Parts: sequence; C-alpha cells; structure tokens
Amino acid sequence: MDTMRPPGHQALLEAARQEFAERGYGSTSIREIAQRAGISLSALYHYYGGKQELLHAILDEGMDRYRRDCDAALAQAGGDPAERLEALVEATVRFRAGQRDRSSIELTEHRSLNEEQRAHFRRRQAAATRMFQDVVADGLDQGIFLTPYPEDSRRAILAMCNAIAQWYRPEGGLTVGDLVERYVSLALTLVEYRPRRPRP
Amino acid sequence: MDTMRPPGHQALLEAARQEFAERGYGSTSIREIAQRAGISLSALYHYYGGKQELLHAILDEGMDRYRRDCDAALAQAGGDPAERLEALVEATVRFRAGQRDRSSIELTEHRSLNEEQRAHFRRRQAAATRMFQDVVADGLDQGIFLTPYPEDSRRAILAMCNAIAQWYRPEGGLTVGDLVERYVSLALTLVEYRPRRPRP
Amino acid sequence: MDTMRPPGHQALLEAARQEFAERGYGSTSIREIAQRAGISLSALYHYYGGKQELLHAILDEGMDRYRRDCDAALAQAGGDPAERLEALVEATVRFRAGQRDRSSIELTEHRSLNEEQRAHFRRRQAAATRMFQDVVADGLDQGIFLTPYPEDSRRAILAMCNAIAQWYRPEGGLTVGDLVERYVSLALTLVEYRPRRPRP
Amino acid sequence: MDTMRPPGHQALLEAARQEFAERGYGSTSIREIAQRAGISLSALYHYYGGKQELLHAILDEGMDRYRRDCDAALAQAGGDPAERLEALVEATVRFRAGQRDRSSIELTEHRSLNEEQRAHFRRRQAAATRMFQDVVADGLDQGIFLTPYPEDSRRAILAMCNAIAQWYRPEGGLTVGDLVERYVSLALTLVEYRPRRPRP
DNA sequence: TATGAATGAGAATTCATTCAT
DNA sequence: TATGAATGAATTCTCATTCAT
Repeated sequence: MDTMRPPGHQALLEAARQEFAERGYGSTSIREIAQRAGISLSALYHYYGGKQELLHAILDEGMDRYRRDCDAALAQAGGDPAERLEALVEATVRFRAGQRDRSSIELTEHRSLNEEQRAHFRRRQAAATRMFQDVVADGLDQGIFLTPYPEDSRRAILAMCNAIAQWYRPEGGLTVGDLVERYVSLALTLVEYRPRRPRP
Repeated sequence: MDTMRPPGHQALLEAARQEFAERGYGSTSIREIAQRAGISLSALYHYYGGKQELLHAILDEGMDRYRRDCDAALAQAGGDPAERLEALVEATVRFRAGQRDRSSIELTEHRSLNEEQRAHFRRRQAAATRMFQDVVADGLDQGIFLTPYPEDSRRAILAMCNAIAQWYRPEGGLTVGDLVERYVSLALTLVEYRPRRPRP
Repeated sequence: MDTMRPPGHQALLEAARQEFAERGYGSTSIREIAQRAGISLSALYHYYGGKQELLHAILDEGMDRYRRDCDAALAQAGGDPAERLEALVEATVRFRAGQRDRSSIELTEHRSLNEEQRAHFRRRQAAATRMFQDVVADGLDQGIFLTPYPEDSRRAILAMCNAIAQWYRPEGGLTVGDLVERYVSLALTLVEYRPRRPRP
Repeated sequence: MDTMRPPGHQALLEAARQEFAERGYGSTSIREIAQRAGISLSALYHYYGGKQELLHAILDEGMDRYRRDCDAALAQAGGDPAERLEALVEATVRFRAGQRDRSSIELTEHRSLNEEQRAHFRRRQAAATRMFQDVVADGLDQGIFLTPYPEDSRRAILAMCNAIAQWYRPEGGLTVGDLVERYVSLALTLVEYRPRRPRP
C-alpha cells in the first residue's frame, strides 16, 4: 500500500511530478527533484532506482487513482449506458482538472519509459480505453447512441477531457462542477444520445 | 523564403523535428541532431544559434504552414459558417495527420522556449484559435449552430483534431480522407449544426 | 580458529574472493559482495571493518593455507634437497591449481592494502620465498643442484607455478597430478639437479 | 600512425598507463589520469571514448611494440631454433624490464575490457604465444631440444620472463644485459637444449 | 552481533557551447 | 558561412561508510 511507504516517498513523488510537468522529463534534473522534495540526492536513490523509475512510479500511481475513480463512478451508476458514460466522463473531467500535473505527464512522457515499463503503461491505458469502448458499444446495442463513428467519438470524448489538463486553471472562475456539466453534455452529443421513449 | 536557405537548413530542421518528437526536447542532444542531419556540430551552430533557437524555428515554421493551410481552406470555402468550419477541420485534420512530429512538439515543447519566443508562439496560437472562435460565433449568430457551449465545443473540436497526431498511423488502413470525413461530421455534431431550412 | 567464526564469515570471504578475482579489487563493490554472499550490507560491516579489511583477510587466510600446505609437505619429505624441492613444488602447484581465485588476488591486489597490511603481507611472502631459497641453497651446498643462477632459477620456479592459476582449468582434461609431475620435473631441470652417484 | 596523433594523446596514454599499473584499473579515476596528463577531463573524452577505451589503447599499443620487438629479433636471428629462442627470450626480457607498467597491466587488466576488446586482445596474445610454440616445436623436430614437456616448458619460459615486470628494479644494480644472459640460459635449460655435435 | 535508512563524496560521462583558424 | 579542438558545468548514478535502533 502507498500509505506504508516511508514519508519521504510521497514528497519525492510530488516533487518529481511537479518538475516533470513543468519542464518535461528530459529537462528535469534529479538534483532539482531532490531539492524540491527537501531530501538528499542519495536519499532519492535510496527510495527509487533512478529517474526513470520515478517517472514510472508517478505514471503508475496516476493510473491507480484514475482507475479507482472510474470504478467508483461506475459502481454508483446504474446499468444505463448514458448514465455510465456520464459517470466516466465526470470521473475523467474531475481527474484531469484536479490532477493536471499527472495528466500532462501521462500525455507525453511515457516515451521516456523503458520498454518494459512502457508495455505495462500501455496495458493499463488500454484497459481504461476499454471501459469507454464498452459503454459506447452498449449504448449502440441498446439503440440509444446513434453515432455512426463509435470509435472516433470515443476518441474525441477522451481527447477533449484530456485536454482540460492543458488549459484549465481553477483560479479562472470556472468550477469543476461547471466543467463536468458541460463535458457530460458534449459527450452525449458526440455519441448522439437519444433517450428511449418512455412507455406510455 | 524557405527555398532560399542553404540545403543544410532543411535537413537540420527535419532532423531536429524528428528527435524532439521522439525523445522530447530535453532528452535530445544537439549532437544527435547534427548526426541525424549529417552535418557537423559546428555547422549546426552556423545555421542556428543553439538548441532553443532550433526549437523555435520548428514551431514557427509549423505555424507558418498551418496558418497557410487554414487560410487556403477558408479562401476556397464560401461564407457559410458550416462550410467554413468544415474547411478548418479538414485543414487541421490533414495537418495533424500529415505532420505528426510537428504536432507533438507544438503540444508540449513550447514550455522550453524562452520568454520572448513563448510569447511569440502564444500570439500565433491565439490567432489560430480565433479563426475557430469566429466561425463558431458566426454559426451561432446565424442560428445554425445550436450548441449551448460554444467555447467548450470549439475546444473539443481542436482537442480531438490535435489528438490525431498521437494515435494516427498512415499504415493502419485508415486514409486521411476517411479521417476528414469523420472529424468534420463529429465537429458539426459538436456545434449542433442544424442546416437552415431552404426557403420554399 | 576459522571454524569458530559464525557461518556468515566463510560465505562472505568466499564471495569477496570470487568478486575480487573476477573483476579486481577496485572494480568490486561491497554491495556485490554482500549480495553474492547472501547477507545484508550491514551484516558485512559487522563481520569486517570494510572492503580493505576483507581483502586483507582473504590474503592472510591464503597465506595461512599455503604455509600450512608447505609445512606439511616439508614435514613428510626427508632431508634431501631434491626431495624437499619436489615437496615445495608439489604443494605450490596444488595450491595454485586448487585456489585460483586466491592466487590471482595475491598476484596483484596487495597494492590495495594499506601500509601496515602490506608490510604484514610482504613479511609472510618473504618467509615463503625463503623456504625455496633455503632448499636451493642446500642443494647447491651439497653439490646436487648445479644451476649457475640460483636466485633466478628459484624465481623462475615460483613464476611458472604461480602462472598456473592464470591458465589452468580443471575441466581441461589435465589432472593436477599430471601438472605436479611436469612441474616437479621442470623445477629440477631449472636447478640442474644431478643426483649424487650412489656409493659403489 | 602514433606520431600523427595530437600531442595530448601520448601524455594521456602515459598517464593512464602509470595510474593503471600503480592502482589497478578499477581503482583509478579518469580525473586522476587527466590531472596527471595535465589536460582537462573534457579533453580526455575528446581524445578517447572513455576509460575502457583508454585501457584498450594501452594494451593494443603494448602489443604493437612487443610484436615489433619480437619480429625484429627474429629477423636478425638465423634459422637455428636455439638462436631463435634466444632472440625471443631476449626481446621478451627487455620488454618486461623496460615496460614494467605495460606488462603489469597486460597481466591482469584484460578482464576489464569489453567482450569485443578482450577478443581482440586474446587474438593478439595467441599470436605471440605461437611464436614461442613454433620455435620450440622446431627445436624438438631437429632433435636439439629434448624437453619431454614442450608446452609446459614454453609456458614456464614465458612465465619467468613475464614475472620480471613484478620484481625487477633498474636501480637494483642488475643490468638488463645481465638479466638477458641469465634468462636465455634458463630458457635453454628448460627446453633441455643439446647443441648438435659439429661434424668431424 | 544485526539491520534498514541515510548520506556526502566522488564515480564516469555528456552537455551545450565557444574558440582559433 | 565552415570546422575540429577544446572546455567548464552539469548530468545520472554508485560508492564505502555511518547511524539510530
């Protein structure tokens, strides 16, 4: 469990996350990370095997959290595909808006992982993708999503949510709640959601 | 003009573009760039003042091209906002699919520019953004775009187009023409385009 | 006594011996030693004061064994210098062939000892040298060794025996017994041994 | 050619040679080498790719010289195997006595080369070995070397010559000429040289 | 005798850049 | 506009060792 790690771990991961997000993996020196975390360079190496492992830990932890959020959201949602899609979009929007550093890093820095780490990351990403694919497929099966391009609209939904991390600033007056409302609406628009007519 | 520069220039920019896109700005050494371009390290410094200037040149050249493509597309389109939006989306999709390296770099590496260069880049990006904003605003004014969230749908359109650079592979069997058709359709869906009823 | 030391000791010395022999003292890290010995780094420091002390212990233990082997061999030999030389050569050949790691280390790594340790090592080495010198001198006195270069032939005998550690591989089909026979013969050749004519 | 290299090269190789011989490859830092050579650390990397390459260059240069010396000696010697063996022993003794640093390094540090470099080194060493093997075989064929152990006596000759580098000090009053005389004599003793009886 | 955490010094190497020509 | 040599600063990472328990 995360909570069982020594306290230095979290400060370290947080410092690395911020540095990587601000300057990019390659432009970040581990010295800066250690300094920001307030620990010695050697301590950093005591906790993690190196810069790359630090990156991997950040990405993995991010995946843990995102996955947990999505699972929780789906668990609360009923069986209706629209409701489930709403749940996923809300979880994604909240994650992107609340974890902007993490999201920026996920977007590009996976290229800096080694082969094995990258494979691990991709596997987890594919699993996340599948959640959306399944929901969209369900909606189509049930005839309530009419989009002629299920895969592309799914990609579009994810892309627009992911982009939030790049421009959203909580100081800007737009609440995350607002965001959620809008993006849920846009997502349903994209899949061309038509609610089932209630039985007379 | 580009064509008046010595031949080394283009090879250099191309090499730098590929390296930056593959490994990220910070993880790329100018030695690798020079080597990939097949020129000497010293020659590199005679063409460009340094690594950062190289990045700036790439981003600027990209902006030149994208802007030119958009302008050309708009010039051919008529005055109808839907038609104009289609033109912009097509230009963007084609650019993202055809210039994946450039697009990846634009996405994140502007953080590695210096203050002045970054300001310049942002100004140009804002201008591109405005093209989309204007078209969407026109469509709303004319009552043919019904989206309640014009700014968010504009962002969504750009985000989904931009994301193409991250996943699209020309070898994958999906032509750029296919892409254009789908993304134009999705974009019109996003702004909730309702064609004007033709006068009887 | 060796047998009274805790069990970790021997595993540790063996691991260090192998590492030092394979990579050299300077290229060996004590972490690797601890790992190879299957003990913790801290445990290593409880057995020995550090890397250098470990080296010293290895060299000293080797000297113990070699000296013991030589003494035993001489004890069994009679008073005849030829017989005694044979005994020493056999002991040396068996040691070099059986303790290749140790022998390689002795050859060069004494330079990595500290002043005091090195002096100790040299004293013991000189004692071993003297055993050979005495035997050769006896043979000369008794007129059965005719070499005009006693010191050089003694050096040659030791050099050829010592070199065994560098090239001999037990898997190679040559038994240690074969080796002993040959090297005894070569040693006697070097000192130009001429057996006393038996009294008529 | 060596002489065409920039002047820094030789100073560098010499400094590295001394350091490696004194402390061992693993215990030598390239900083010390650069300092001893009186050049900057960066300049070192300008000349050589790294520490290992430096070691390889030293070993290779040594092999060049030794081989050149042996070839010259053999060229001057006639066809008589005894004369040829004398020539090789003299060349070897002079090399070991005159190039003690180099000889010490050759003895053990080849383990610090990488796979490819080590293969190269071993190939050259095998060629040198073969020179001795050929001469001994010739002597046996011609019936003037009587040793029952040609391979072992060859090894013994090389071992005793090689060992010179470890103990010989020119300040000690023993000239290299003396050494040559003695080791030539010992070598002929080892192969049990019996001159052909001159025809009556 | 045991140990996991921690560390400062130093390791090899690479960096972007400058300079003399 | 060309270039090979050179460099100081910074890079990631490992080192032998110590310390608190």
